[in-house]
Amino acid sequence: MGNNSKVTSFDVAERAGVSRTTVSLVLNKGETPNIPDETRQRVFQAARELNYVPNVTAQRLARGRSGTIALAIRRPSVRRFSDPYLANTLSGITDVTRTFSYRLALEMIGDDANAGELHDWLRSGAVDGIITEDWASADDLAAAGFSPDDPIVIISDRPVARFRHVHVDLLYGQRAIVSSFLDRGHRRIGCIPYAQIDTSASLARRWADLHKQLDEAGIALDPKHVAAGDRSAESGYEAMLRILRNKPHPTVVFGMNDAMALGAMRAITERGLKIPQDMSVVGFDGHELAALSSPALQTVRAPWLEMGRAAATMLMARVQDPGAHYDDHRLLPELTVGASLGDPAV
Amino acid sequence: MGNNSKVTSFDVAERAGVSRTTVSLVLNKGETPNIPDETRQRVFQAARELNYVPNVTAQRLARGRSGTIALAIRRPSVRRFSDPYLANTLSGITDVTRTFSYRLALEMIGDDANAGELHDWLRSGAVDGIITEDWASADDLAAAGFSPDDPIVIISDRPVARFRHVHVDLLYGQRAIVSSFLDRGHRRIGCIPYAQIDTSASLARRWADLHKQLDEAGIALDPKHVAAGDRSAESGYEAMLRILRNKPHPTVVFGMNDAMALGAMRAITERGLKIPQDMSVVGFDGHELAALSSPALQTVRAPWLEMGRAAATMLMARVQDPGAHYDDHRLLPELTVGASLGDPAV
DNA sequence: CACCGTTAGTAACGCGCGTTATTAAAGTTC
DNA sequence: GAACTTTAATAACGCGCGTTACTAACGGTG
Repeated sequence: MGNNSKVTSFDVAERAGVSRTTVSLVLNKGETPNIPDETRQRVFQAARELNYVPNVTAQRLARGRSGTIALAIRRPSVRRFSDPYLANTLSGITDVTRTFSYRLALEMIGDDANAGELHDWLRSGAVDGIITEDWASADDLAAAGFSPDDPIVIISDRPVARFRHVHVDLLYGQRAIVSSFLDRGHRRIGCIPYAQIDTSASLARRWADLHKQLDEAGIALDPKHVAAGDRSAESGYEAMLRILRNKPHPTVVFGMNDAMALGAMRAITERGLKIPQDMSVVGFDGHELAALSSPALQTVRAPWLEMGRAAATMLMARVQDPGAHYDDHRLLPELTVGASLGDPAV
Repeated sequence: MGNNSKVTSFDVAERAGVSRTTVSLVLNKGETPNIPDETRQRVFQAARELNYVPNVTAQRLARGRSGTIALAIRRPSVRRFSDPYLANTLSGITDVTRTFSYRLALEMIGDDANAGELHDWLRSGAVDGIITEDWASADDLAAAGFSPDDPIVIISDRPVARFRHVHVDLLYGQRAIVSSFLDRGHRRIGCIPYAQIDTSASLARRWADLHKQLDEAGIALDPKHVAAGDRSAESGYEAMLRILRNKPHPTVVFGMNDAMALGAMRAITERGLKIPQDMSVVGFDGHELAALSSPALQTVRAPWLEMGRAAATMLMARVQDPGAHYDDHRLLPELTVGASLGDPAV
């Protein structure tokens, strides 16, 4: 159905009885002074009749822009899509690209990916700009050839020197939730961190800062109260079972993401313990379903949607104006109160 | 840092002391017979020294292919990313595109989008193929100019005549979970469907089939036992509260997605009712956290990851060979047993 | 030497479009 | 009616690369 054999601007020109130049001018410039309305209409009509669709690749080559930005996801495995981070970040980004009529390309890179790949990708002209995440340091980017003026925006959990970035202060959020149980007098702290395998700079910093905060409170983490998970609820469940093997039990358990915390809750409940009377649980992430647990999980919600929006907005500003100024953009996670945290059991 | 001023294949040719043609041949063809190894090495070295990165837009234009496929997401709002559908489908697709060194473009189109947009997009050469979802009928696509031979694959909940597609038989899954409580003798059925606003062909069919199945069992749905939600857990909670206002209560509640079912569980528990002794709950979706509720939610898990893989594989086959044959690809959802379903209360 | 196959390489065209510099005709001014 | 401006439109170039058709030199064969 339909004549699909490529219709080019040349065909439109021929049918309208003008040159290809005129077609291009009419279709791209609004109200060019030296083309009378009668001619314009002829071109429009010819284009309509032929069902003309410009070849975007040719447009991109001629214009020198791709009209596309990319999100480079830096995760060890492809199967990491379920957490609220990506879902909301993506939503935020597409919100913005749509208003600019830009397209979004999704690129999965390993967490061991070299920043050089990104740099080459940008230089290849495939994309006009890149949003990326979780680089241990801006030095990696600089070493790969990135200049602070390049169209790249980093989503991070802390300020990134010299480069455009948007950061959410996860340590602030973690301190908030840790304080929430320290302030209630909890001293025997259980913890379900990510397994070492899953080493990201961000997680390492959270882990280090947790120890620092506990130190400041004069508390040492008992190794028997720590068992790692792999991000999944299932792993949280199993980690909690390991922790429960030793007595005395911790009075509170901190799951470093919500899924693991929820898994832990299940393990605790199954053992016949009551939350929060016998043991408290807190999480970290802001999963949609965290509020639905019984009791509701106390956690910290990171503003990923806003992060995505902010990153995309910043990037688009740079893409459209190479000299665009930018300010540090910092967002704060928010404590979500839930009944899963109570006073320490005796 | 580095010399960023565009390095073209011409520059490489000049440095290697050969023609641009030779550079192109060396870089693209493996082992061209008429280029001696010495020359090849000279070209490679020159490219390396100049840090040459080909302009992919020019390559695309010359090759007549974009090296990109698209996922066109057909959802009313951008904020629909949280359900397991998209997360897993995306994972499955990227698994495949990576093995083909293809890129993935993400396109959000409204659920009111015209298929013509997709067709134009394909004709524009921006993408070599499209994966899309949930079209009421293949007629819409045909009317927009799509031919069954075009590189488009539809993800659907039922067979799509004449077009390449991958479908998961959701009705099969729904019948399975509905049977699971009918077989236990439940007769007063509560239901939390999607609000009418959210009309997709798929949901409409599920709703119709539910009635048909209940009819066959000689059961009529009491309107007082039906309250719609908007997909979110929160809305399921509120819908359940409305249902609980009337007596007699249903003996089982079917939440048409897991989030709403989990919300309903919370409402039921808060009212002091026990699940499943006083009331049973079942869901539909296969949310990662469904198994974590207390008791675990009985639900149906759709194989979205496999759907994404299958769709992408089928599309890539067509992209690489225009005459590629294809078979109907059908997957079945799987019943996940949970303790949230028990015998009907008296 | 004339003929021919082989080797090594390139000129030239095409992909489809954006844009600048230029032309040609028509209209205006003194 | 010569000089100048405005109007209407186009030829020609460039974007960077893939590919086909062609050339030129070389070595071998009878």
